[in-house]
Amino acid sequence: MATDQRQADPNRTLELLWDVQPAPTRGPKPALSVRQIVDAGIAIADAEGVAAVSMRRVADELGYTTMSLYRYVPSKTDLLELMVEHASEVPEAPDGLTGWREKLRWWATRTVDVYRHRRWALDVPLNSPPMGPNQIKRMEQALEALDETGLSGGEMLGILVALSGYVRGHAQLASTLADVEARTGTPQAAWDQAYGRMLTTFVNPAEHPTLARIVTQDGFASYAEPDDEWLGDDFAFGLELVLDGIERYLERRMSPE
Amino acid sequence: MATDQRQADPNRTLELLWDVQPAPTRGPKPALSVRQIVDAGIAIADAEGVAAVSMRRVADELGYTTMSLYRYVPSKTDLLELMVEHASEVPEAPDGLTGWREKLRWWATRTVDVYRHRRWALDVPLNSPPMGPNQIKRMEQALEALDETGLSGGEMLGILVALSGYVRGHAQLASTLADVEARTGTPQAAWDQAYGRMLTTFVNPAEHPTLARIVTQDGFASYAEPDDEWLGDDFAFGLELVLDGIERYLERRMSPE
DNA sequence: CTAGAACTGTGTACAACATAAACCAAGTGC
DNA sequence: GCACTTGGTTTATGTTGTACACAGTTCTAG
Repeated sequence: MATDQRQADPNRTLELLWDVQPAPTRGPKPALSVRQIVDAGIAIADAEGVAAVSMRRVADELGYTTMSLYRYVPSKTDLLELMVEHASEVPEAPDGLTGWREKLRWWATRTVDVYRHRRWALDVPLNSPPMGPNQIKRMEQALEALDETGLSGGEMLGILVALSGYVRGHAQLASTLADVEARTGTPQAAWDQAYGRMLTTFVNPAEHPTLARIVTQDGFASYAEPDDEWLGDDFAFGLELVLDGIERYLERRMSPE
Repeated sequence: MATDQRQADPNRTLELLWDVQPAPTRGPKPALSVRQIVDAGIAIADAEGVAAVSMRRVADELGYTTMSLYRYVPSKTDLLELMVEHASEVPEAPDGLTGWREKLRWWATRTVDVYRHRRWALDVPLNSPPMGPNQIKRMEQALEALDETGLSGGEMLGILVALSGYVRGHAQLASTLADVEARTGTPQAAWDQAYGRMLTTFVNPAEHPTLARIVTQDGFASYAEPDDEWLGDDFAFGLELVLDGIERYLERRMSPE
């Protein structure tokens, strides 16, 4: 990647994310647009992962030279950020949801759905705080869900960070387990076999009593061979844990001292 | 990075992680060792982040040629995985801990401590399931903490994944917020200013009522300018939420129908 | 004891990468 | 129409991971 990026310009990045370009009047008409470039990048990432997205590749896809992209986007880092922003469109919350818990469940599930459909989004290195319209809208939705609880802004943000953390972290772990083959170029079967051999070879009851017991009881099977649901049930399981935790916090907080 | 890695060899990676080399008898004595190489890589990452770790750089640090490293390590991907494994040493659990909750709290805090001291570990792309001795030992510790609850192996694993997800996700968000400057090369102040301007410009009460209210109430301050504690309090807050969730799950699970 | 096999470190080479700089043509405002 | 701004291209630079061939070293089989 050569030098990557010497310096970032937050203001320029924000302009791009929120699509408020100064709209130049002078020079020749632009043949491309930021949107086209971002969409091309997304298409490549959807098909072949984010590693396949290079400036050259995007430009080729559009039929222009590599350097032409730099007239629209300051750096590859910004392009990736724009891709994530555009890829994670936020659906409007349906009307039927009642109560913070139902709303947050919906929110978390929608959020993890983005990662499910655009797994590459998790591979884009996170360099700056969430700044794009969709990211902000997503925050707003979660906060709206919590609004009815009467908590302070700080408390609501704390809960949001905790929940986001869970969602992102779980998605990342799940994605890693599910996509070993795509990530390493080595067949899933080879990984499974190696992993199994590792477990039986190194996980002896002396040093790892609990793990060893679980392994022999075969409770590990569903993790060693993740199903097509991308650990969907597992995500829901953990989500309810977190929601339960929030509920208990509310009970304690609201109950008379 | 040219081609990065065409194919990974899980078995070779496992051999390296668990340090079970076939120990060759024939050729010249090796002047280097895997351990030295990994340590050199860790030193660089500690000082300048994982982006500064290149094969050339590591070799230079050791006084050898780039290609000599490939006699010890099959690829840079493996080197990074070894670095993470070695960097995340697992302390023995202290004796004083009583009850699963206290143990899990200790566990989660120790785990996030690793990320706190080696922030680069979060930047290493996660390509394979946890396989190294330290990763496994960490799993074992968490499972041991849960052992007393009498849950099934599957349930314990579900809880482990949820908790790990929270820990990793939160650490990643916190690290992003705390290290913008190091990551982008742009001063923290410039980011704060840009972010603040974004909030006031685009977050209008019409579209983002809740967020707008919180921003004007200044509940955002602590997030816009993360303190030295690396959102420590915030991590603890979310952790208790998750632990509460687990507790409630246990109560429900164990109570007579 | 000697021939070859196994192994180490090095040098060279290559393809891919992000991006800087100079350039010309296209369009606008004065 | 002239200066200035802008868009797309060309060319060039420095870095990256790693394939490959080679020369020297150490052990082992005969």
